[in-house]
Amino acid sequence: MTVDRSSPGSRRAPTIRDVAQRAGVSKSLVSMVLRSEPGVSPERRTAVLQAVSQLGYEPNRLARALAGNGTGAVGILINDLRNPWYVELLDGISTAFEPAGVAPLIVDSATNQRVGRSSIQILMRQRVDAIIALGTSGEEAGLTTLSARTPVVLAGTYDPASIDADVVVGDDVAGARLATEHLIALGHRRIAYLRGPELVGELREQGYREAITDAGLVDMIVADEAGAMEESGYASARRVLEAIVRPTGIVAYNDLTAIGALSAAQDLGLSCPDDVSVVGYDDTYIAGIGRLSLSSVRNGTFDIGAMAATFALERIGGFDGTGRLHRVPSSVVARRTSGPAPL
Amino acid sequence: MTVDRSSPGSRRAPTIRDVAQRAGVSKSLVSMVLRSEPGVSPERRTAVLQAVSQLGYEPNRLARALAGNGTGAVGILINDLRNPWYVELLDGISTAFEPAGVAPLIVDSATNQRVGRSSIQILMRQRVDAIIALGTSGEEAGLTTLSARTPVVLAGTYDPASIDADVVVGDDVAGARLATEHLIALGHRRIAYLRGPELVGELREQGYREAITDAGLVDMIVADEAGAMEESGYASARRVLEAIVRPTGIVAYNDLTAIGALSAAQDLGLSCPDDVSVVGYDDTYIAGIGRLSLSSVRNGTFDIGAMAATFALERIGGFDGTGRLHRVPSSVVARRTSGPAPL
DNA sequence: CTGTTAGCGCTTTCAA
DNA sequence: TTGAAAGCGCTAACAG
Repeated sequence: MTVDRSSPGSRRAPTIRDVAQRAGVSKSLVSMVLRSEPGVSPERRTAVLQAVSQLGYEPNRLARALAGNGTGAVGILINDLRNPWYVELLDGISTAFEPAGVAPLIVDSATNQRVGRSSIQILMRQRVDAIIALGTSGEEAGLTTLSARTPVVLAGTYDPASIDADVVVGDDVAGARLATEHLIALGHRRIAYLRGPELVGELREQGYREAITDAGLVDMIVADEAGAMEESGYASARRVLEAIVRPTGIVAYNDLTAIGALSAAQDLGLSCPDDVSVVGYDDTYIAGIGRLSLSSVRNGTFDIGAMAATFALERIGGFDGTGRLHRVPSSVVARRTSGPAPL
Repeated sequence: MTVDRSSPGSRRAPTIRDVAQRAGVSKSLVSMVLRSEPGVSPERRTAVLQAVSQLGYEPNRLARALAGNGTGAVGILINDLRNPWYVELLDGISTAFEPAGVAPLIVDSATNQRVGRSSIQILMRQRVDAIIALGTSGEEAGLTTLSARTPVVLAGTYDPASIDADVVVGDDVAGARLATEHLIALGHRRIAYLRGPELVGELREQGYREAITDAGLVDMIVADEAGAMEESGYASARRVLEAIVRPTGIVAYNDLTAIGALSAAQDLGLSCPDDVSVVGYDDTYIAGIGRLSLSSVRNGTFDIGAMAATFALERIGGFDGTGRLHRVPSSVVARRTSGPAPL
């Protein structure tokens, strides 16, 4: 007595064989229909399709992948879910993946490292077809060796060790420059930069320096190491604001460090924006929180995600050119943490 | 001429066959060693292990899964990555999964629904061994039918339609009660509750009502529908704060609605906590942001995640009992948004 | 204790 | 056009 797999209610998931049997054709014919290959008679095609829907058949991606066709999943390597920047980036990615039927599999690097695991390994074990690394994960080394086997796309960060990968970033130099110019236009002359990690941090610093120099404020430059999180931003802002010559404006590496700077100002009895103006970076949803209302640099985050996904898709599709670089423009969003310089 | 798969540098990933060949044993012997089955001589075992490490062999989970042993991945269904509550929950989950070698695959329901896809289907296509649904995803219907085939664990939400699933939650009644009592202890007598969605919202309301009643404040009860996000919290808080009899204390459904309430108070020219105290729920990292410093209810979020993961693991391991319910205790974290009632 | 054999569900030659 | 057969990498049942 064999198990009945032909009725929808049966326990076992229907296989391609069940479909074939029900449609009165062979396995491979079904396969061809499913992959919409040409050369199948219309009658048989509809017969198959009908059987598929009657059975509620779902092709088993595992088997498909094993037979050599990829898993239809792309790994998304995030370094810390806490950074709200990712939310919108993921939105962009998902949107671009949707028509292709590719599923994003998110893995959080910070959490995994805490439990002593390699996110990249997790993703490879799942046999993802490509990996999109978001921001700086601290697992770059793994990516370098990986990129030979699996397409890698870097989003919002640069290739730290000449990985052969596509790169999608915001225009960090221009964005930081805009933020700084925004403050300069408001009359600020002492402006500090809270520097973030990696090349992105440096590029933003460069934009900041350019704006400062162009405005003839050269010797007012203060750049302090501020990391990428709230706590480090707080510490850095405190140092800067307690200096002999206190800046009236702060350009922060990202929104989180900016939030930290806000707290630091508050703790020092400085009001914002009356005593000190703060501009963040990335324009995450946190910046928009009414109570915070943080001025920030809009980064085209959604577009970065979408473009990264597109690159990944192309690589999966077989594109084999050299690593590409795509840069998305930035703009400033003025909210309530930036105002005219105090007299 | 066949491809050389025995040297580490070769393009193709080594298979169990390569290992067997190199160790001079049979495929199945290797398989046994890898799954640490008993009954293998020590010499052969070490030989196999050596070959494995020399080749850098990684078992192909796809093949393993196809052969009937699960994918070693469990799907994490999140309804909106924007809610910081998930961050810590995921931390708890990952921690519990680590020793078992199980990988969490995160899927964001909000994003998928936006692009018209079912998160559950994505997860099932990946053939996850179990699904942990976090909070209220709006995809409950799918879970109901699913739970017959794949273990489902609900975390931070209750079974809306008698799904046969394990459930892990915070003690919502007690938590809301604590929050309300915290305000009462501070002298507040007019306290409003910003109600959230679903059963969780109701349970928190219940805790709130109990505390109010116990304190003999019965007719001061104001419960307003406030959703789960900042915007809806803002709208709700405005309604409540513009009423003839303005409350001096607000218990919010979660931190996000509380943040919205903070903004509403601010926009109405009310200072917090001098004019109105606000208590959030979940004690997410957002509550801890210095500028916000939101009093909140700590929910044992990490523990909820860990327990949910444990349940999932047990189900995967074959546990087949009826749906279990685990409740994690709550406590209040007083920060700067709650203070003595105004005179 | 060890090796052989037969699938898991799918794709992919290759004949018919 | 269609169908049969081989095989992806692994596990499991069985015989040596």
